[in-house]
Amino acid sequence: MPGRAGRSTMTTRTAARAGHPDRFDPASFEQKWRDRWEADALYAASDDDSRPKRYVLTMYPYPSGDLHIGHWYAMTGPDIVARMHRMGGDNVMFPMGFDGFGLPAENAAIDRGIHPATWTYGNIDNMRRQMRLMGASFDWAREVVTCDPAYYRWQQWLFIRLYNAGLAYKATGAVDWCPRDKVVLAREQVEGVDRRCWRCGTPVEKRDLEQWWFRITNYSDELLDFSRVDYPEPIKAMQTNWIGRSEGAEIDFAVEAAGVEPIRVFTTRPDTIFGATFMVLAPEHPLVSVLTTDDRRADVDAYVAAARRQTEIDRLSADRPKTGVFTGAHAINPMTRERIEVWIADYVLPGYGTGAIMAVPAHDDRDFEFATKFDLPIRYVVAPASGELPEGRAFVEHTADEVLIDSGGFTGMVASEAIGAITDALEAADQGKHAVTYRQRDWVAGRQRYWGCPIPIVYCATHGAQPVPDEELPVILPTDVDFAPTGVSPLTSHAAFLAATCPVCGGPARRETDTMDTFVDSSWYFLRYCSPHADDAPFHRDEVDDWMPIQLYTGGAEHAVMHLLYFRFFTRALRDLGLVGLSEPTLKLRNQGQILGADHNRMSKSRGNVQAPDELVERYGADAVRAFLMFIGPWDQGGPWSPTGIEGVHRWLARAWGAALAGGGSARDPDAERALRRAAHAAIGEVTADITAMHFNTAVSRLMELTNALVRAREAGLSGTDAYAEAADMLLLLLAPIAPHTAEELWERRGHAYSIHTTPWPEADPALLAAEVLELPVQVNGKLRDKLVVAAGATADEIERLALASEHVQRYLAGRTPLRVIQVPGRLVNVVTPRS
RNA sequence: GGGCGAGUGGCGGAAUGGCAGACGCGCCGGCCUUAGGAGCCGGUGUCGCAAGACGUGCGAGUUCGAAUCUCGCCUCGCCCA
Repeated sequence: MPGRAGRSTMTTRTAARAGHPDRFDPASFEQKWRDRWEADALYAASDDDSRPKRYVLTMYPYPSGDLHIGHWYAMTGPDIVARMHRMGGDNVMFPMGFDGFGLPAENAAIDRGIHPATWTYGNIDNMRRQMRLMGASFDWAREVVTCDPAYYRWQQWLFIRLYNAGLAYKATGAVDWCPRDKVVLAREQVEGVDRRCWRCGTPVEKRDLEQWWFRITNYSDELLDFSRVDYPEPIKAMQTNWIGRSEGAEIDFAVEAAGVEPIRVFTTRPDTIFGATFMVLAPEHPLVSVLTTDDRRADVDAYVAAARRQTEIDRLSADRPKTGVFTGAHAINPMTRERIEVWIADYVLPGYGTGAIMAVPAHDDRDFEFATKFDLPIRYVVAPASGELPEGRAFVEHTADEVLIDSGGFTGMVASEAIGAITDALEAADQGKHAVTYRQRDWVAGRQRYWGCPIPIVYCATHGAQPVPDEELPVILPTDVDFAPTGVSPLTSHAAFLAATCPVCGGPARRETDTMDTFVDSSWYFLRYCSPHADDAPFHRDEVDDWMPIQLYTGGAEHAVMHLLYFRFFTRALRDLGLVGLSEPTLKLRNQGQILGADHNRMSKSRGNVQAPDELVERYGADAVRAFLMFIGPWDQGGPWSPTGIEGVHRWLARAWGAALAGGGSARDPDAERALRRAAHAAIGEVTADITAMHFNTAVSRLMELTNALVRAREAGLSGTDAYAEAADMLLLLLAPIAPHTAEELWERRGHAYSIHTTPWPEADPALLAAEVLELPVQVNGKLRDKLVVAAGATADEIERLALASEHVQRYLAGRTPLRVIQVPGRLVNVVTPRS
C-alpha cells in the first residue's frame, strides 16, 4: 500500500519539477499561503467591529505531543463553519489554546526524566506547528495556555471568589481514589460499571479523605434545564441521568430502643409504605452499633467487618446472592403501626439516599430476594386494575391504572396519587416529608499531584484556612520539586513553597499543597479567549458580553458528564458572583464522531492502523486531507480512514484545478451555458445549507458534481464563456472553507484580488434556479412506470393528460379507469387505479 | 435489566413521506503508453437474452405512495444499572 501511493506521488512531483508549473502540486503553494494569512492576521477576530460577532469554538487539546488525525477531524468541521461565516460577513472568533496542566505530562516526565514544564511546552510547540499545517483559521493571537502563570493566576483569583461565596469548600468525605495515578477523582471521572479511572482505566477505591470540593449540587436543578440550548439528545440524556433527580419522600421510622433517634429513609415509592415489612441499614450506618442487641452483636460485627472488605461493584452486583444479618432491633412502620425487624445488608450503600431503606419486598426485586431468603413477610399493596398479581416475584411494573390494596384508608387509590397523599399524611403527622434526592455529588476539586494550578489557600494556626490576598497572586508553582507520586502532594516536601504568612495576623502559615483538577482549567478558558491578554482581571465583562455565548461549540461526546457539565456549572457560578451575565456557555453543541483505521478498528499503534497527519500532508497536501476527512461520512458519526479514498479526493482537487484554470474555448451553446449557470447557483444553495447543518460530506459531493459539470463544459469547448467563468469562480468560493489553500491559489491564478477568504460568500440567483423543462416520474399505484418531459409551465391538467397517454401507463392501467391522479408539483405524478 | 442510536450495493455513504443507491472508492471493459500500480472514456444493486421482476435487518400496519411514520422482533454500538 505505501509503495503504491509513494510511487504515484513521486511521479507527480517529478512532473511538477520537470516544468509543469500548472500541474496541481499542493506542496508548491500551501505553505506560501499559510505564511501570508498569518502575516496578514487574516483570521484575527476584532473586538471593535460593527459586523455581527460570532464565536465558534472547538475543545482545546491536551498537549500530548502529537496531533492525531482525530484532532484534524474534530477541528476541520468547525473551521469550515467559521470560514463560511467569515466570508458571509461575520466577525468570527475561532480561537485555539492548550490544556497545559495534567497528569500525563507528569507521568511522561517521570518516565523520561524531563521536567513536566519542558515536556509540556515542547509538545505545545510541536502541536502548534502541526495545527498550522492544517490551514485552520485559528486566531493565534488569542491563544490560551492553562499552565502559564498569566492564566492560572486568574484561576486562583476565581477560586478565591468561589471560596468566599461558599461554592468552594473543604470537607471530609468518601472519595474515589485511583491507586495507579495516586490521586483522588471526581465521581464524574470514574467510568463504567466496574468503576475505572477515566484516564488510566484502573479500578478506583473508596477512601475517606479531607478534600476541596465545588458545590455543583447547588445547581443540580438548573443544570437539568436544557430548554434554552441546542445540545445533542445523548448528551442531554447522559447529564440528566448523571444528575439523577428523584422525587419521593423522607420518612422517619421510630425505633423501639429508648432514646434512640428514628431511622430516616428516602423512598421514591411512599405509596408502598403499607408493604414495608422490614428495614435494612447499610452496614456502615451510624445507628447500627446503637441498635444492635447484645445477643446479635457478634454476628453484626462480623458482618460489618466483612462488608467493609467488599468493593462497591461486588455489593451492587444483582446476580450475587443477598446476604445480611438481623440486628435484634425493631422499628415501627408509621402507617401500619406494625413492629418490623431492622436488618443490615451490604446491598444498601451508605452513600446513597440516607443509607437506610424501608424494605418493600412485594414491590422491589432486591427486597423480594432478601425477604425470600430470610423468610421475612411479603405483602402486596399495589395491584394492577385487573387485580392479577405475579406469583413468586415482586410486582414492579408501572401501569397507568394500578391501585393500592390492603393499605388502610388509602386502599383503592390510584398509586400515582397515593404517592402525594401518603406523603402529605406523613408530613401532617410529622413523620415524613416530600423530598428530592440527586445522584450527583459535589465536584472533588483538589488533586494530590504536582502539575496543576496551586490552590491559593494558606493555613494559620490561629485563623485557619485563609485565601491568599489578590495582590500576592499568582501562587507560582515552583519548578524544583520532586514530583514522584506518593499519594501525598509533592508540594508538601517543598519547604520554600510551604512557608507562607497569614493574611490576617501576619504570623506563619502553611500553604495548601493540593493542586486543582485540570477540569477547572477548562471550565473557564472560553471566557479567557474573550480577553486573552487582560492583566487586571480574568476577563473583561464588556468583551465577554460582546462575544458570549459561544454560538457553536464542538468536541468529543466522551466529555458528556465531565467537562460539559463542569463548564455549565462554572458559568452559572460566575454569573452568581456577578462576573458574567449569562448562564449557558454555549447555545449549540455538536459532537464529532471517531475516525477509525482502514480496518474499521480504533486507531492504535499496536494495530498499525494509525494515519499520521504530517505524512499525509506531505503526500497529498493539507487540503486533500481536510476534504477527505469531511467526505468520509456524517461528521457526527465518524468513519473509517481509506487510503484509496484520499487518493480519490486528491484526484478531484486536481480535476478542479484543471477546470478552474481552463480557458479559451471557442464554442457557444446557450442551453448548455444556462445549464452550467443553473448548476453553479444550485450548488451555492446546497453547499451553504450543508455547511450550516454541518453535513460536510454532502457539501463535498455537491462540489464534486459542480466540478464534473465544469469538466464536461470544458470538453464541450465552453471554457471561453461567461457562464464557465462564473461557475469556476463559484466553485472556488464554495471550496474555500474546505480546501482553503487550493481555493486561494486558484483564485489568484484566475486573476482575482487577494484574499478569497475575505471575499463575500456567494448568493444564489433564484431566477437562474428554475428549469425550463422538468423530467417528471410517473407512477401507477406508487410504482415507477414512466418519465415525462414537460415544460416548466405545464398545467396540472396537461401533465395528467400526458401521463395517462403514456404507453407504459396504459399498459399498467390494463383498461381500468384511474380512480384519481395525484400530482406533487414539480416532483411526480401517481396514477391510482381500483385494486383488481 | 433500562435508556439512546444505528442496520441501505463488494466498501464509505446519499435520499427523513414522492425517481432507492447521489458523490467517492473498488471492480470490469476500452483508449493512451516502451511500460503502468499514472491519466482519460464507458459500464457497474440482484435475477433475466430481453420485456420485466425483485430489492433499504425480519414481520405486520398506516398511506395513492414508506429506506423514511407506527407496532413487534433480531443484530450491533454507546451510556446507565
